[in-house]
Amino acid sequence: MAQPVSIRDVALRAGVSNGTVSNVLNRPERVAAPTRLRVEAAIAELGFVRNESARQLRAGRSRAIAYVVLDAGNPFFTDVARGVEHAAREAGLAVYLLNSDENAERERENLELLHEQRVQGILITPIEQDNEYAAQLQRQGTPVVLVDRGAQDAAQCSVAVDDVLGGDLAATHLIESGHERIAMIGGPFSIQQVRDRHEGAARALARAGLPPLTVLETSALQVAEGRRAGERLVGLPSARRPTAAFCANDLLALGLLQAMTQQGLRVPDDLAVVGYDDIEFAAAAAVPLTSVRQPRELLGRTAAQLLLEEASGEPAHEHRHVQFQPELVVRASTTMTTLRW
Amino acid sequence: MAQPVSIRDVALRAGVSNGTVSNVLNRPERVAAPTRLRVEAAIAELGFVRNESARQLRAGRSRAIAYVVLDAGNPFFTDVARGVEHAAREAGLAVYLLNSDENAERERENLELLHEQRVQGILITPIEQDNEYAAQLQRQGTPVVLVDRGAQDAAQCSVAVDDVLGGDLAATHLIESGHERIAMIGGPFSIQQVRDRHEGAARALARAGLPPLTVLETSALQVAEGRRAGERLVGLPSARRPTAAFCANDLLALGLLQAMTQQGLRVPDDLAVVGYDDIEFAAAAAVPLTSVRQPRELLGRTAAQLLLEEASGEPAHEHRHVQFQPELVVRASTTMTTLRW
DNA sequence: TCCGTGGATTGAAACGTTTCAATTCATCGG
DNA sequence: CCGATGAATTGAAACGTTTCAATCCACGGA
Repeated sequence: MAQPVSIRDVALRAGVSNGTVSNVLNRPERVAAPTRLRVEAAIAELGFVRNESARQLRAGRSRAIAYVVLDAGNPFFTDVARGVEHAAREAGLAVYLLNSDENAERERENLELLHEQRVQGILITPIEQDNEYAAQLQRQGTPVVLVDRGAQDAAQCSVAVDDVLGGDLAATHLIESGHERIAMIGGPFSIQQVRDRHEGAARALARAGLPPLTVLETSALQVAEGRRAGERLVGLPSARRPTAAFCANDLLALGLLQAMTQQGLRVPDDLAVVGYDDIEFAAAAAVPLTSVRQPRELLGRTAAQLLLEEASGEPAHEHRHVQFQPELVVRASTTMTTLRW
Repeated sequence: MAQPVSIRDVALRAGVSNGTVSNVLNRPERVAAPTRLRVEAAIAELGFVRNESARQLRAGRSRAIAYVVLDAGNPFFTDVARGVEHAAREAGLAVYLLNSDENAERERENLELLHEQRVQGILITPIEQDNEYAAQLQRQGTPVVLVDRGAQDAAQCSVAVDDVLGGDLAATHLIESGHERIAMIGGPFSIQQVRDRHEGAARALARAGLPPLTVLETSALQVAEGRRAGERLVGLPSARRPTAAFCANDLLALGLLQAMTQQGLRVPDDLAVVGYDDIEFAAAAAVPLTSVRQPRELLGRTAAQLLLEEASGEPAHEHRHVQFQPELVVRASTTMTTLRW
């Protein structure tokens, strides 16, 4: 195996000093052309590759930001990540993608890892309302931006979509379609998005003078949990069974859809379904899914920009809270077409 | 903001030397209990967090491996990644997840980044058949394991699923269902999986004495491309139009499904569809999708184990090529049920 | 009392880079 | 011909950790 090649080796080979090689690498314009060529040749011949750890150590911080995601299996987050990467690439920074898997302990481990890595900043969609460790990182000088989550205190930037409004939109749509017994499927309620979306839906029902939501709490926001909730729903006596369900995300809605089909119930005739996120697969679902769309890439891009702005160290940085508006996308899962009658 | 805290600061505070603090961190059993407690207290009081760059620099390599993925938007890869993370966590290593986005240039950039980071090893699903840069990394001592891709030469380990067999299974199923004009949708053909799956399907057709596949080449393995292919397919004169389509992955198949629905064609009556990967959304699709299932997590876990084995530096390491068998999962997209007549 | 033993601790070197003050050297104006 | 100028280059320090040979010290055995 080739031995590790350092700047020193390159310098010797090119007959110059350490510093000159470094200058070729970082400020080539300061180096006379013939010297530069000689150094570049030596680099190529030896196959020299910078040691990033050494750079970081010297610089005091890494050339990367990180995005800590709630559930990498949810296409919503991969779309947000695309936006993040886009913004980071423009700034010449790498992005570490870490997955908390809806697990507080893993989230904590991820943050510790990033702290040790001295990343320039962290984007995170936290599990709990407030993440104490993240707040601590922020205080110690590592900027943290909350993604898809409104910050309560003003101590950190945040980029979010108005989830209360989203829940309201979804429920209002169902109410206007004539539904009166409406279920909310989602959980755990420790996740703020779940609470907000529930709050919005509950608000809409109250406004319409309807009975409160039937809440089916799930233990995760995933397809399998949606299926399970569907089975519970089917088990209810039909007189009390809701005629419509609002799911806290599309994964749950897709699982619910599967359960309905399996149990021989029809969507939307027996049960109307609204999802949340409008992931790519929602439109391709068994019954194309009505869903609440969020500007995913924009969310990621904006969050990264906010982070970079804060990380660039402007002393007068003001924490900002950007909020986008969600948008209802109506599809077959809530509209009984004459075709289906 | 808190000033950075180094081992030195902790040592001063605890009234011991640098080395002792390091020992508390790395071999606590060598340190007398009272001393250890004092050091631990100092660490807590100062909020000391190890600087990973310095550790890496000293150690000569990082405590991480990386998984360079073809398309992070494809749930197939997130599932594989789960397996990778699982194995890596057991070994106490972090996993960097990088996305090539089906783009050779980004793939290259990702590998360069990892080279500079001196990661312990790299898992990659490369775009082109052979990745010269990856081979070079391997020669320079950074182990590289190919994921979901059989290595041609014996210079690297690989973990793959028999894609030729998978293609064969899919096509055979269609043939046995009575189809004779069969299309293959997939691309670009620079991706080996696409070629292998095509080869398997072609083999099955030849064996049955049927006319060759109608190939609709796509520029990416994504939903939008599937839709586009569907539109092309519908445009064919119906006498020549295939009655079944085998898609190189589920994303394409889901897009195809959408296009069919939009154009008013029925699946499987007008067109039977087989996908590949059996991602979670395949079962929840408009028409539940027949697909070729791969053991995703197992793939990731095995690949990571192979990598760790090689990275642990056993001199007698033999490159291995593990191959798993795919499995056909039949669903509604290829079976005309009497219900649908 | 002295020596040997071994556990605990120390102190300095080394990892590879960047940075910056110091140095060299050629050139140009006077 | 001298001194000033400034571009090019040098050399050493510093970043924070780990490691390891060296040192210290207490204790038990002779």
